[in-house]
Amino acid sequence: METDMSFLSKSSSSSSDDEVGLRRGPWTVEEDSLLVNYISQHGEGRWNMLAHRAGLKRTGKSCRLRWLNYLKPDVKRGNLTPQEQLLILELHSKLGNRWSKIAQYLPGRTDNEIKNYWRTRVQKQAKHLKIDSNSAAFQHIIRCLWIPRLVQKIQGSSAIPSIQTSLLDSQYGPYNITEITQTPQVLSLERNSISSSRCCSSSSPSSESMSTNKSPNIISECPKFPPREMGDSVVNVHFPFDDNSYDMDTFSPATGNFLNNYDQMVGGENNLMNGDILAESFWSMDEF
DNA sequence: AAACGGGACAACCGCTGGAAT
DNA sequence: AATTCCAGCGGTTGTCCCGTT
Repeated sequence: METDMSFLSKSSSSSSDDEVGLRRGPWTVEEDSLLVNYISQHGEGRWNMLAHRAGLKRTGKSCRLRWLNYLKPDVKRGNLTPQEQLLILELHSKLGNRWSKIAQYLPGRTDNEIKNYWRTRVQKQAKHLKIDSNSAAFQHIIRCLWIPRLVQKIQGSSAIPSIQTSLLDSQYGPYNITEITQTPQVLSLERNSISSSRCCSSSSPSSESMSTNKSPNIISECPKFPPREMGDSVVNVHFPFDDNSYDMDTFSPATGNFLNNYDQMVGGENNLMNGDILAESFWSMDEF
């Protein structure tokens, strides 16, 4: 019979952790082994008690995190594939920063990993471009530059999972990912037509709308993509903006920056930028 | 070779909702 | 009904690694 119930106390602060001799910081191989062995025998859950009984001088919280994000057998390691990146961008446009929700659609990937990807890769691009990553402008860039680029990369790969195949069959544009809130891991793709009138409209998702699943599909909003020849299987390297709408006055070749307020540039149909230059600036920073 | 800086990722913290008592 | 505790979430910080100077 367990008499020492002190381990059941609520997660303590860092200072009190130290007081009771709880370890913090990186996990050692021995600790990992203790945790894995205990869970293999007794299962997971009741983390505070588990930590105590496994002989770990860690909080239950720490044990849970270590298990879920690192030690659990089905955790996938390694870089996110372009397919996974595409899915994250799409899902984030619909779900916002609900990382655990997004992670449900990427088997083997953790919310922490997705969150880190967003912060280190996606937000980095926003920072480089001096745009708020939650702004409609940046959403537009994701829609019209990043995602097409990912699709291009996927098209160039030999192994294409089913979802990607569907995207490719569609030449990217005519499909929406729908019903994502109901059926994690089973995404349905449905055909819908691209309406050019929706492009660059005020319906671009704002930071507020990003938190709902009612925001417009980011793919179908993108102007001039897929490639101008819809039937052509060759991906057009040009990025999405209408040649007739380029506004060189807004771009400074010397600095690589756009001179005016970016929101204004992409916010209205009369305020489009030079997409090729932006694309070059954008992708030169990319790790693809 | 050493110092420095930035990127990537692991881990922690604070908070919240819900279940259990 | 009130309290306590747990699990989970999202934001933030810490640490390691690697490239550059």
